[in-house]
Amino acid sequence: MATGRTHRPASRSRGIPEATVARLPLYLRALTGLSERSVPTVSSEELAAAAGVNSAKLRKDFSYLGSYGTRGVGYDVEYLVYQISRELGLTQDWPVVIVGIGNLGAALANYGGFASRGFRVAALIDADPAMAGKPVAGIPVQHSDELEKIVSDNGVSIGVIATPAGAAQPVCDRLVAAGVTSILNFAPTVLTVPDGVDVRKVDLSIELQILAFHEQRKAGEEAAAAADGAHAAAAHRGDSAEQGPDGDVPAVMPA
Amino acid sequence: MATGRTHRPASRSRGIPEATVARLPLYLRALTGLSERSVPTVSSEELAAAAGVNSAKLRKDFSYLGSYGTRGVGYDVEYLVYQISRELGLTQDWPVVIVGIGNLGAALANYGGFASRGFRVAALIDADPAMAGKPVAGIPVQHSDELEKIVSDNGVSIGVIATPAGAAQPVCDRLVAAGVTSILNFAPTVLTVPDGVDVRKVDLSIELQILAFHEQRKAGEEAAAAADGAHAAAAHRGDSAEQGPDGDVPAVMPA
DNA sequence: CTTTGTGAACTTGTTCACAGCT
DNA sequence: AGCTGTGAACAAGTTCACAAAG
Repeated sequence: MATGRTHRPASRSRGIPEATVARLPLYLRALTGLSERSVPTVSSEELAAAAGVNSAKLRKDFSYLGSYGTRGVGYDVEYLVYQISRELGLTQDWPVVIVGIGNLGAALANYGGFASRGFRVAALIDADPAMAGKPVAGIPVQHSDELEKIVSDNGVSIGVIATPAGAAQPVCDRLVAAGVTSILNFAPTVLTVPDGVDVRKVDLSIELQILAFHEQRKAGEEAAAAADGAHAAAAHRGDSAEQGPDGDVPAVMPA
Repeated sequence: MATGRTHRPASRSRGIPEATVARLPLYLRALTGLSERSVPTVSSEELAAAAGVNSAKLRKDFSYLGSYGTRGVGYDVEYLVYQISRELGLTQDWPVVIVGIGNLGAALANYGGFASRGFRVAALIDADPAMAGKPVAGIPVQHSDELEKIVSDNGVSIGVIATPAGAAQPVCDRLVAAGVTSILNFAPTVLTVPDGVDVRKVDLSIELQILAFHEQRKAGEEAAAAADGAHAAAAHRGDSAEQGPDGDVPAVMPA
């Protein structure tokens, strides 16, 4: 069971805090933009603004990677891109399988940013025999019977689950048994995996519920500021306005 | 600019820590499952296992909501479902607009879990005139020209952005100007919003990069354990195996 | 005797502020 | 002079462990 264990944090990996790791992709994206515009160097202040964090945090984050900046000048864009890419393991190729080619699976398969940065869709897998052979995003869908073979033949270590909730755990078990050690789960279920396997989840309804909570609080605050003496205290302003919650970071894709 | 400000944490809302808020939807989902199976009461231990967290954390989380349990017995499932729903603001109806009806937007529109819990897709909006009128998930797509009217007519306060990266900021600006105060962003861009507007992001490529980092570390650890000679015993075991990173929580949808 | 609810210890993450390079 | 890199202060989040309640 994933939960019962004493469980070490999965955090600091080579001394790099998990919170920092979660921000590196953000910095990398901002840097890639600068690189494309041929900007040679950037200060912590500028880069932080582009990534939507504050500069002290960014400098602290970079300090875990080493001293890649030049005092009085800033950071060399190309060099930083390389260092962060290497740190994230993007200098190598990661074959990925997507299981569950419904609306979402197809959207993921079509997501361009996939191929661009180290990841390659090695196979699309679906349980529906009618889907087999049909190309999605130029890749023919394969039947789930082939799952184990596909994973081992391609040396896949990252699997994306985009199946309905009910199928997620069985699919997960098969992926793990076949050798996958990192899973990105889009199904609304808590997956149970053995130690040593990483699971990250992306959950639309949870995100919406968190927004609803804050939305409700905003409304309540307005009411409290106006109306009689219910509960809830003084309407302190200056609430949100930072990307996501501070701690962690999910992942994206355009339409 | 969202970043430059001194910026208060967006955290504790009515004294409920952000980390707790992010877990409430998880508890709610587990409880809904129990409710459907007509389980009357549940202990912190059982519920925690179902939600994939540890029981002390769960009890602490619930303590912020009040004392809804019975010592020696556990929690009343129905009562807890109600309390958490209310806390999250799910007892009211939240009209949502989805902007950008590509592969992903369509997947989101088709996501069932949407309607089930307080959320209702009020409109689908796309910039492509060819899409206008075409029904997706039974809802006719409307052209972006109508965005402002749709938002104000329906009292929409939550917007979902599923456009390509380039369109995200302009769409965001228009949504906010029209009255939206919570945004769920699927585009791979940092959005800049005024104070008082919440943004959460869901970013596939960031999630994959975080997985790649840990994946690489696993490989490196094996190599280190094997040193230069034979590959044998693993270094320290007991790494990952908890859902997502600890701090934060994204959202879901099946295919 | 079982299980909650919670102060207190501890861990992780963020921000400050300034010494140290260039 | 300007900007990085970082120790030290602070804040948030997690876990422990046990008293209080049923």
